[in-house]
Amino acid sequence: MEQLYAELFEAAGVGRRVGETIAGTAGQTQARWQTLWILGSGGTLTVPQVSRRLGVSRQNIQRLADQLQQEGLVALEPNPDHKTSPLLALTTEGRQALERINLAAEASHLEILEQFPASDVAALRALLRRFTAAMRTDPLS
Amino acid sequence: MEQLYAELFEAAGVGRRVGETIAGTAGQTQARWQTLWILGSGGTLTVPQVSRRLGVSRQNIQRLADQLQQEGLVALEPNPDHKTSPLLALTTEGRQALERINLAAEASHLEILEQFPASDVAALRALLRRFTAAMRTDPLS
DNA sequence: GCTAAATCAGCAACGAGTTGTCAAATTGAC
DNA sequence: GTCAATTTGACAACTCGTTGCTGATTTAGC
Repeated sequence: MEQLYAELFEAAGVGRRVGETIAGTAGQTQARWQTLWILGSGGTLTVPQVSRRLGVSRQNIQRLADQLQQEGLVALEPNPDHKTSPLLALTTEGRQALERINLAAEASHLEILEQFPASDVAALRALLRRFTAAMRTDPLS
Repeated sequence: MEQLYAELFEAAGVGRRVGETIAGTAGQTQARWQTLWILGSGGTLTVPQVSRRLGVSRQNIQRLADQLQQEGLVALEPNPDHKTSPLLALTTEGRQALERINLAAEASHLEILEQFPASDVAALRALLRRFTAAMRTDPLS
């Protein structure tokens, strides 16, 4: 069981590094990529909305959004529903950066799928979901 | 594929929290537990040796070791092989703390195994190892 | 032995994420 | 409408982990 945890953390670590490298092809980081991704697929959202979708703290996304805005990848739009909580929207530049990252990600996925076929992906996903559910019912957690 | 990554990170996150909670039963953290565990099973080691076994940076372990020493869970022993790199050894108090954590961990493992049987653990481990290997051969990483 | 390369401790800086607090804005119950 | 509860932005402090650098120590080639 300990080995399962060790291998889980190792896989997550390697995966994080792969993501960091992919994002790096467009001069971005894993965390910025995730934010761009959410905005690209979910339209315009406020900072708290993004943080809830990503399951991280509001302040963390606030900081990332400030950086992305300074770099010109994200623009603030007035929010008709909230006077002081603007909507985040991808700029043209931001959309292009996301596009570049997505291309690199696609290449990486195809590479990995050559050695780890789609059927294994499905099996691994199913086991991960069940393991996560089992951990969640542990009263200790 | 994106979903596989999402589920992998989610599982690792939940696992980390479970470990944090287990370590918390003895007033420790996940990271401190890992260090205690290495020292408990590997005898006396230097800081760089621990960091290599855990796959983290030396400075990180240095800081943890300093804290554990201040709390009296770890003691520094002179290293016959190296004048300025002392060996870390568990104190009686440290061994007791590790024992308490291990008991809580064992209880958690049994709980989880009720819903996620040993055969699934083996299957998940095998898939994780193969997926990690596939990610590692990705030239992007 | 002696010298070059690797390893080590200590320090600083940084990254990414967390929690906590406070005042302003929004929402909802009545 | 009013007022309490929630949400939000801004700011600060903190954790845990990283990299980078420097000087001392050890190791290995010769």
